Amino acid sequence: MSDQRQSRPGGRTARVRADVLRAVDDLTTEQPLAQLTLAQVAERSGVHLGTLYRRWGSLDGLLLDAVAERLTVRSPVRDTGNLHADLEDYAHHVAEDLSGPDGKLLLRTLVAVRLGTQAQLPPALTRRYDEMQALLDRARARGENPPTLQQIVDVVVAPLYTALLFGTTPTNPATLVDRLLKLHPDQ
Amino acid sequence: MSDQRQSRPGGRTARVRADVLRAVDDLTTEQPLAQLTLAQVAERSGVHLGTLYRRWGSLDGLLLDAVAERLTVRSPVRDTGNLHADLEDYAHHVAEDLSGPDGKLLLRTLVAVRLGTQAQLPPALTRRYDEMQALLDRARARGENPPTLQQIVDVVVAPLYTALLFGTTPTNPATLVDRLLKLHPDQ
DNA sequence: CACTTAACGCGAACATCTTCGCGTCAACGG
DNA sequence: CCGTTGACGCGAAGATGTTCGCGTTAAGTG
Repeated sequence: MSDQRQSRPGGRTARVRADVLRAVDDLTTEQPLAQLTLAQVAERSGVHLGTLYRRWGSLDGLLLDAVAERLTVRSPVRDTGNLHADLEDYAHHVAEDLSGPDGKLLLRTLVAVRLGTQAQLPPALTRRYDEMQALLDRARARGENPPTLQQIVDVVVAPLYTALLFGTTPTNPATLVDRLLKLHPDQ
Repeated sequence: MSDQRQSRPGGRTARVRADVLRAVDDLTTEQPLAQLTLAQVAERSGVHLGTLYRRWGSLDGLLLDAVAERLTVRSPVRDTGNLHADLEDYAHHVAEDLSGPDGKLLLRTLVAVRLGTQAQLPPALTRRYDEMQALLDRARARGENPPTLQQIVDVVVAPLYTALLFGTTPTNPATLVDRLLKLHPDQ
């Protein structure tokens, strides 16, 4: 008794999704995120409003898909063998992602998930942390003594998020990485 | 031509506000914050729905008032003259506030403000930072060399917020303060 | 103690959001 | 190439959310 249902992700379905996500991208750059509605997305994309509810359930659900799609396309974590350089590269990317329109989009969807409006985070959004963990594992395999993932999140990532949350100027990513290495000398 | 309008904050108006805020407190402890509605607040408090819209404009507006009221009542920043102890005390309070139901409430309202749904943050919510700044100023006046407010936010406060945002276990407040002092030796 | 009018209760009207059933089209498998 | 049926378009119905005008109450003032 296999309860596997058939699905048809190709052809028209894929085209509809692409149209919708493009419409979300356009609309979020044209106006404040707060006044975006599903009706707008329907009109702009040419996809029927009922379809949006059927596939994504809610505006937050759609935005979650959209932001996951965007961040997946972005640059993955690099591993040059130089931990300091890789961390700076990573911090720089996070700061960049959070500063643009994607920052508020990510903030909104993260809160929606935490508040229970939306289901679990899609794997695409936690992939960066997996990659970072792999980076640390490889450094350890080389005989280095890297910081833990939580230390990186605390010292480097967290200040970038709170700057976004409070609307203040974020501390320079390079400064944040320096702090981490000062707290955790890798010798 | 004075455009000062008369207002009547006393008596019935104050009683209505108290009833409404109490209803919000009750409801937020009984159910997920995501499914709270103004209609529920109206029914529970006995205040007419139209009045809620008139006074607070939206659910987020009401929640902003509620959370500001709550955090104002809470313990202010202490100044015992021992910077390390005062910082730990402060970090402990922040961690406590964020861990309870108030945490999600604060998160939601902060994001609402940042996304433009709500107006500026009420002074009550930024008061702690003013008090902390005053604490640092006094320490400096005593001849000490305290960290800056931004350093405190980055190293101590930010990790507590991201733990809430990501749903992870927050780092011990004492550990966070130790990090700050390690980065910024006060001698 | 009067008088003015801000603030509220009330309910209907209005707007927006969400769901649903049905017919059609085309993706996928054989 | 044919058959099955998942996904979509469509529009109406239903549910929620928001505003408005009017009458009533009581806070603040002289």
